[in-house]
Amino acid sequence: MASTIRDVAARAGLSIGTVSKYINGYSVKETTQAAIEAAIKELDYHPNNIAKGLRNAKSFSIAILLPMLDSNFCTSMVSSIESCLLPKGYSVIVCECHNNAKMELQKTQFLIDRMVDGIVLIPYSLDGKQIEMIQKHNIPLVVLDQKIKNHETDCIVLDNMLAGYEPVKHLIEFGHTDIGILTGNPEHYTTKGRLGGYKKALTEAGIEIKDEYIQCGDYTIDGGYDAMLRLCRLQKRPTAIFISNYDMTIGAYLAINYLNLKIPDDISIVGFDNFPLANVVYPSLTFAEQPTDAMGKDAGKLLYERIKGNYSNYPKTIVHKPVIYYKDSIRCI
Amino acid sequence: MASTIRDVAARAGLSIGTVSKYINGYSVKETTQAAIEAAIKELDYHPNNIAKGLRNAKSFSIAILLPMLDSNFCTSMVSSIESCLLPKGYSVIVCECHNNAKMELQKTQFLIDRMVDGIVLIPYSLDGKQIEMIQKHNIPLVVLDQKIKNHETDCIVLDNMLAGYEPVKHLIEFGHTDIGILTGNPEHYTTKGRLGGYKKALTEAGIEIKDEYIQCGDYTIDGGYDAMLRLCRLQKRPTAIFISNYDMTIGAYLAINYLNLKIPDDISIVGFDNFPLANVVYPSLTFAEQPTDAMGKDAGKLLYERIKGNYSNYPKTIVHKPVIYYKDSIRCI
DNA sequence: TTGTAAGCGTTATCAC
DNA sequence: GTGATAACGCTTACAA
Repeated sequence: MASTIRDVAARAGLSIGTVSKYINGYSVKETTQAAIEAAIKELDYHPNNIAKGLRNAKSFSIAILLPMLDSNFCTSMVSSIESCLLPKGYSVIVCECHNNAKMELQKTQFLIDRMVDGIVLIPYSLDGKQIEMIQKHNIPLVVLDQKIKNHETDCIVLDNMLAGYEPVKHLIEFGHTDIGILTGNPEHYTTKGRLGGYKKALTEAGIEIKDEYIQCGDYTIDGGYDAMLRLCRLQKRPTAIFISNYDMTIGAYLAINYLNLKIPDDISIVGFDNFPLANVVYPSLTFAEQPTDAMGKDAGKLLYERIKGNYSNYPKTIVHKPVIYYKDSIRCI
Repeated sequence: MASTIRDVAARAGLSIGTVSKYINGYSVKETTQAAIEAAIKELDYHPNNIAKGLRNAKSFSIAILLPMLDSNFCTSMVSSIESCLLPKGYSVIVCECHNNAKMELQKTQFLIDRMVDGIVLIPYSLDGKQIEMIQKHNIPLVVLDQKIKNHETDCIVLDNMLAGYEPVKHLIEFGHTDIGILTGNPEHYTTKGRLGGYKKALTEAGIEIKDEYIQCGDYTIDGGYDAMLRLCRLQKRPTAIFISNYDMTIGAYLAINYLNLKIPDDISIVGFDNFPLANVVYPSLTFAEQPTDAMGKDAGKLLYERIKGNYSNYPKTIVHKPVIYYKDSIRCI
């Protein structure tokens, strides 16, 4: 059995209260400090976090609730949030809803029951029910990646408009006018932004927007594959395609290989996110990068502030700029 | 403030003890059951897990301690373990040691202090100190991916010998005799197995084992890149290369692209693990797959058994067979 | 500066 | 079947 504060007090010849105070940073006489330190060392005492939690109505854990761990974006977030909050003494609970709105609500309840001190949410459902549940219980919340309509929260997002605008403008500068796009669910915040950027770039250049060039791939590998096939089988195939997330980029490559098309001779490609793919494929892929690490760290920091009760400038939205990497997957026309 | 069991008892006109018993599955009169149910519903009562934990010396959380979340192997494990244990009421804490042995020990202590009910360890350090700490505190432990010398634990591993043997044998059948291998740290359990399989296949075929054909890439992208360059710049370049983990496979592709070599004409490749890469590259990649999902699920199940106190057949080692997928990255000589 | 004691929300032991 | 009560390990008024 591990030793308790009671054992330490006994060993040091002091009361529990004194030991507790010392541990929590209140000042004590030098001699008592020495006695406590010695006792702690001898007994290898470590405070019991559960008891602490019960007393303080805190669990010293925070959760990341996300759609699926199979996306690099999500794992990257987990990693940077963990780096940020574990050093502050918080354990980080990972909770996947497996792209299932009902499960997202169940897991939200699970986390509430576990009394997590804060939640970082990468939303799956767009109706905001999960947010309402969390807010009803006054649990600090930071929403990542998306904004949910009619729900006021702190959030960390990408400048999606720019992430769509820059790459497409780049394609136009290279002489392309038949430019397709693979998008996510049109209801998604990120889709709206990225697609908006695409349209803005075309419009600015006086290029007509064609509906058949806009294909929804649902942000998944399979969806990207199908959407890419649809685009490539059009009567008039686009000469260039902007793929607006990472998983669809993978799917698109599968389709391209299946159709035996050559990049960039047959088709020019701009992808999304700087995960292993970009430099592994040949020729290397031009892509728009989200600063995932910075986004995750910001989420962790902001959540920590809220947990500490600092609600200045609530609700706060932090917008990160994408970075475009210019590689060899675009043909100059 | 959330309602407590005390509130439920008061509302139902019963004692706390009775309510507690009902909640914990003991039988009560039908009328009292109804009263309790009604009170629970009206008050939206959810048991306080922290108090429960304090009382039972349990935290209802388990941890996965792993080197780095940037590997698909690790995230895949997190995902399947979470799927397995969250439904049983356990939260899953993710803890990365960032490929740092000292941090691995610190985080082990962190988890012990958080009183996790069990740990799944994907070891980084090979000295087993982390295992000793965990075992000293009698925390149920399942080790994944590796076996650590002189440390008896439950563990889930791949049949690494077979994972090395089969692909190399396949290369030999295709007429290759100059076959290189990219390995991990030679001290690693997995390296020994996979390299052993490579050597066995060569030996059986009467092919000489050349030291310069065995290059350590440390299981990292950068290491794989460097090791691949070394192999390709040998006086006599191998005609085929077996790359014994996923990250090195990525690194190797970077090197191949850098050297502008064509697969399979210039060089034949067998990779490792069925993550997005295999079918995205062109031509598609022949690879050895670890059944990561099954391995993670087994780890979760076994840990759960141990937590429940079922120590029959301890220590147990579960060995999973690799599956080889034959694609287009091998030239027939 | 230090000690005392109540209480956080449960469960388990004992009476009734 | 049900109720009262001590205990889990800690923090925090309040008292000394």
